[in-house]
Amino acid sequence: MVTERGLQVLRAIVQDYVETHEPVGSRSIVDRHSFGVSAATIRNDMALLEDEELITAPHTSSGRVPTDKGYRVFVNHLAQLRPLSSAQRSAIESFLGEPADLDDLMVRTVRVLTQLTGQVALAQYPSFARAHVTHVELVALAPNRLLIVLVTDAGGVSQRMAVLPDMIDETGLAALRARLAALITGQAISEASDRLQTLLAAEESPQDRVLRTLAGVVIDELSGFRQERLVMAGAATLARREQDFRGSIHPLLEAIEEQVTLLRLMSEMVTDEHGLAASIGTENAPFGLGEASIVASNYAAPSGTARVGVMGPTRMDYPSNLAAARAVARYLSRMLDEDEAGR
Amino acid sequence: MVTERGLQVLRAIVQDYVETHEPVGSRSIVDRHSFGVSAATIRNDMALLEDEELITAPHTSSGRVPTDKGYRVFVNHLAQLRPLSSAQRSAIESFLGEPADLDDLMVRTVRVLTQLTGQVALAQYPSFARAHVTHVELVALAPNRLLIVLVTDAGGVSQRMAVLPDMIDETGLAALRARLAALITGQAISEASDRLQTLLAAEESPQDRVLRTLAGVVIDELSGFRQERLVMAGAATLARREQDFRGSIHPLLEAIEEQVTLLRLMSEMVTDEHGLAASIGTENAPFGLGEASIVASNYAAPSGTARVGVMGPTRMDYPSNLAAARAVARYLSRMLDEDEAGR
DNA sequence: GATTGGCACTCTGAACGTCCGAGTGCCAAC
DNA sequence: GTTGGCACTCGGACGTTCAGAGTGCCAATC
Repeated sequence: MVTERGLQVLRAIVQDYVETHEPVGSRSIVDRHSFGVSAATIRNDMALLEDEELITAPHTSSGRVPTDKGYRVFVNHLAQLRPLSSAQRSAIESFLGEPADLDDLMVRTVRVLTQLTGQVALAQYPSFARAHVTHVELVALAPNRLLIVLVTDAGGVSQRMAVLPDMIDETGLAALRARLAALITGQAISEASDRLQTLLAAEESPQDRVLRTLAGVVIDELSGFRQERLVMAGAATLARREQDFRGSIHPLLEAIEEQVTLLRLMSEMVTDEHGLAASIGTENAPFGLGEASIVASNYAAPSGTARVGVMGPTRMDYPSNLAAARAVARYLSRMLDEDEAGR
Repeated sequence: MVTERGLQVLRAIVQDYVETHEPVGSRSIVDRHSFGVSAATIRNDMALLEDEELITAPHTSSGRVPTDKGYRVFVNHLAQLRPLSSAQRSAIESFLGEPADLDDLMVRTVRVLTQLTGQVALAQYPSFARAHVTHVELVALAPNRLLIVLVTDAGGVSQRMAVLPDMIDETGLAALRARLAALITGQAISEASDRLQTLLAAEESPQDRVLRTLAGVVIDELSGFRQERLVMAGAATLARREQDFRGSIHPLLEAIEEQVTLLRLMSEMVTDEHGLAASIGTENAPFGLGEASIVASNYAAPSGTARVGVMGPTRMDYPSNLAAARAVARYLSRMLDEDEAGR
């Protein structure tokens, strides 16, 4: 059975290993932390920790390194987030500044987070899944070309081009706009999409050709809203950490480029009661990221919660990264809330 | 003076070195290429090439490696682009398929290019600098919130939110729309921006407050069009090439994330008479990319030419990469032309 | 029973020497 | 101008040695 002091030893090992990047021995622990016991005693504790598979020795006689399980115990029971310095807080504040729009806000968010942590920063967009269509606008670019602009109450705007099968004049356009608006304005994304599907499935009448073409494009456009999106920054920081990833950062870069993997991973993380989550090392193996850890914090958007966090080596500074993610998430929530209130 | 055969030896060295990634010796040249002379003769030629600083020996007695200058001579005088295989051509064709819009087309372009070359692919957006504003649309989101949609004849669409100082009703909106449209529709981006600036500089009258607010936002939006943009793919391929970059791919990843550096670099490259360009190794040092090479090909967009290309290690397969960039550029030109014609 | 100092043992990594092969430069001969 | 021959150089692989760090275990101690 691991004792209370044993857990403190685990904490010391995690802290020192993250800091020095070298296996930590019993001697260096008594030197750096004031346990008030001898190295031999620490060795006994370490033997127990090893039995519990919380730490492991890379070689027969070298210091110990935390296992993924050890990091997990550390994060769940031992880590206490250190509040950010006031300099860091004001950095967040000034960085997030006065964003031009949602995209801008998200980009600034990941930039400040990568700056604070030195890791790759990730942020889910506020979910549009429960958003409602507030406006539909059709802009005639040519007699048979329309630009369809959709706006949602979650701050999302999307536009797409549609090539019509027939020419259309100004009055036809107005009629079309009115029909489309009547159909989907005020509807939830999913409901709007369903209604258009119904329209498409209905009996075809010749004069509906234009509307039907349009419906197809709008359905496609709506599906863009339903998709979760991710914004990232700091991929370049990975290059400095090559050796942390058993040689190759390829899976990480791949995931960053793919986006969809990371999106799923972030969605599936389980948060604690404070809205914080960590996914450690092999826990990410199903996603091909068995050597990486991700920590994230929920933030509140008007349309629901989403997450912001960082990805880095398993051997990362969890307390700092969690604290940074939480702080940025709070600012982000506040800004989205202000934005909502001002609408 | 380097002889004709000397140049052929340089070609052989570049080819073999790119293929094997190992310094090439006189012996292996006579083995792999049928020069019809002995290794000793090749050695003499190599000594001359070394005098000209076209090749260099990493160690006193190892094979030779091309210098950046050697690659330059190779690209300018010795490289003959191999046409793509029909499989590759059809890959481009099917990949580029039926793009939904300009963004989609650009993304597909870089994806196919990274697929063909295994390198990081880059593409400049068609320049909007000479584009004209074709449509302005104002969508009322709330009494004091407008969405401003701008469309250009180069396929670019942009939207932005404006918060007005006063409430505005439907008739006021129509008037505003008409005034704005009269001011900038049909104008070149730069001219439109100038006109709005003039408006802002003019004497303020109270009822113009809304228009002036709007003008500020539109100017900002127009400046987004004037900025060149870049789209990229294949950053993950860099991880496989770590050792090619003297240890760190950090500058490359940094540049990819920065975008602006690469944009300048691509803009400043000098193309040959076929619209092809290469920037090799130390030639990129001012941009912090002294160990990378970039090859690019012009493509024709309705609003002018822009470039598409790849970035990789100095030791890259120039003929293949140039051929791939050229092929993709041609398809891209064709698609943009068709799109234009159909408008 | 927990803790401690002592000690034998293990393993890594750096330093060093050796050796082989690849490749060169040079030269005399063709 | 080309060639074969030859001495020379250097890098990398390999094996050996050695010191240092750290462990596990044990008997002694609190």
